[in-house]
Amino acid sequence: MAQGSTRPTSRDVAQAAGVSQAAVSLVLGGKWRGRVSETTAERVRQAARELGYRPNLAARNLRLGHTRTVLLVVPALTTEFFAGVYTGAARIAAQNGFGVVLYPSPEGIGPARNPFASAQAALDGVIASSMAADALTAIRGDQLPLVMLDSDPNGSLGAATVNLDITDGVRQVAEHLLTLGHRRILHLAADVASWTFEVRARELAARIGAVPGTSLLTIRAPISIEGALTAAETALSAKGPRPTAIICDDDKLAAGAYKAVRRLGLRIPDDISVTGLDDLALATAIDPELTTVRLDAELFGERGMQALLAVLEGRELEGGDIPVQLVVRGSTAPPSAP
Amino acid sequence: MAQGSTRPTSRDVAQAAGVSQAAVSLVLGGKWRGRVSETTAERVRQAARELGYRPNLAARNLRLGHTRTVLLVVPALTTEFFAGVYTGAARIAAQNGFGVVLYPSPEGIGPARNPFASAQAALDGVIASSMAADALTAIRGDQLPLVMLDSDPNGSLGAATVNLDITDGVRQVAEHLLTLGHRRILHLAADVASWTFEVRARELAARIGAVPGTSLLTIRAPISIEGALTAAETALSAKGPRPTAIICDDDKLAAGAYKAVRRLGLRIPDDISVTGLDDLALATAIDPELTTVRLDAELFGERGMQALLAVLEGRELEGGDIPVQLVVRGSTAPPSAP
DNA sequence: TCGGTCAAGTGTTACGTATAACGCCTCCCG
DNA sequence: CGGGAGGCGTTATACGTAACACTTGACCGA
Repeated sequence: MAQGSTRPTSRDVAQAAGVSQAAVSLVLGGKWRGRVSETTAERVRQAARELGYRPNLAARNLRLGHTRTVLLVVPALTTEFFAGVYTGAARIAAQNGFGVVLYPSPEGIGPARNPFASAQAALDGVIASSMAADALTAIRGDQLPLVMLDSDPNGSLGAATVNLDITDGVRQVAEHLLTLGHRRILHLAADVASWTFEVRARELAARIGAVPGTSLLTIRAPISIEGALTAAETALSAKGPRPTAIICDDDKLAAGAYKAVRRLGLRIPDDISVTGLDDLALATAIDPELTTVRLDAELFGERGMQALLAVLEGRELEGGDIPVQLVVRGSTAPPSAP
Repeated sequence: MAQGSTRPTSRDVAQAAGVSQAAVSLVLGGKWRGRVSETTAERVRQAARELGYRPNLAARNLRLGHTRTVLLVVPALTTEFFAGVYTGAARIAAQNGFGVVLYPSPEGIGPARNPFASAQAALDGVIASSMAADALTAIRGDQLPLVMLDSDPNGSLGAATVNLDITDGVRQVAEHLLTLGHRRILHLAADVASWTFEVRARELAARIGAVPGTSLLTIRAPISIEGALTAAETALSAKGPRPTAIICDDDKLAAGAYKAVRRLGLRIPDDISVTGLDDLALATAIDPELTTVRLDAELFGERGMQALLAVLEGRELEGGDIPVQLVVRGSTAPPSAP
């Protein structure tokens, strides 16, 4: 905790102030009304300040039986999306006297089997995003209060869930493209087994399939610019009528699609329309700016933390899905005449 | 810690295995060689498994006097750079049985005055990046072992520092552009008071200024695509001879510069060359791909954590600056004839 | 036979905090 | 003038763990 020379304890403060350790705890804990006089209280605070006293969290946690610390499990930090989720969660946490410890789940960090292996902190609860089922049961086995982000409400082993309304976002994208007149559509899907991506595919099939005369081709790519580039290039080079629009599972894939389109000597949106999903900074950095679905990552994190607080306090409060909004920019236009 | 029904303690395990609590601690702590027989040890492990025992970290921390948890203070998570730093630090930490708690320093998270206010975890040390001096003294006041990232080695109040060799990166950029023949250069600088940005400006002035017949104009912009766009657009629209190259303090600013150049009807690199610094995913997403300086964020985080471990163990080990590498892509070319 | 060594444990304590339970003094009211 | 009621504290205890000091019995060499 401290180094060499030990840190002052509440007992040291007590001695300096000429009171008992209990009085120090009372005063510094803010529960001294009617128990300790104001003058004594001030003397204690003064002594604490002079000694540079900071309470030993480990001791407090042990005594209290909780830590006011929660774990946030995210798949990766390679886009700013989960950084936003963290920020939102941490903000609400801080407002309620909680801290948030981050655990990026995939390979790269030690024995990734179980988040708790490398999260040293003692925890009061867990917010987990996009977990595989086995990792999920591992967490559940720990009996900690759990909130799942963007997960199947029915398949989450009874954990509380907080979801973005991805279904509605995908619906907006589909309607937008259909209204523009697109009929041959390529779905550039994330090659990740996760509920949130399954939802995209399902809704897309439903919406596009409902319109007579449409075709929907789905290809999968790892979530990276390079991966999307090669996948999209192959799909677009195939013989047969070329799709007039590409719907991407997220903005990063869309950036890859941009490069594929450009490499084939085509132009966006004149020859092909492209859409994304996330609305990262990337979406406005590329040219033309990307038509995409804005997800409010921070709000997502806030709602996740609020849900966990509700669980911790025994409340059963539950809001609906978080609304998302299509943002139309320059990457979509009516298809050129055939 | 746990919820309602209390979690099993080492004493429960002891009772189930028919041994003393001390024996459980010995066995599970891995220090039972020659103290407990193998058969008994196995019985203890079995009991622990059946009860689902996990040690109470708060109690352990209290007993041991340390937490094997460190705090990583970063300015923001809006780019993947500091995500990389975190990942690297967390990897080395995990390998040494440590955990890392993240604290994004600026506004947005509760009472941001002091990192410890919202980082609930009890800490063994701190790795801090780009701190203002006042926050730094606040941390130092806590007497915790401290490592500074990308900070003035002389101004860090005696804390250990780990730095990227930004000076060399900027030198490479300058040499590259000068060799291509550029003489009128615009420096799009980050509007942030931080040592790492001061270094950029200083080195640039030295390198460009050393060549006769060159001009260097510096303008400042907040680190965002929008901010860079307006700043660059203003600078490029000014009367007088237009710069033939823009050196940006980081990739995000470069993305803004791209938009400004394009908005003025100019082309990259034909009319104007642009360089960045960071080599984010963004650098290859934009068109043309950005000539920039690759910073190895994960290595940076690893070295930071290694330095902190050294401090914690009393070693005084210290490597040199971390090398960086210019990556030449399509955004730079010789200036067109005047 | 006997002191000594070693394996295989057990009993006890301390870490620093928060709080329940208790004590004392003074003041006020019947 | 007696006693109940605050006001102002203190004493004692427990949280779960790790580690130190100690005990017990078995074995062994001289």
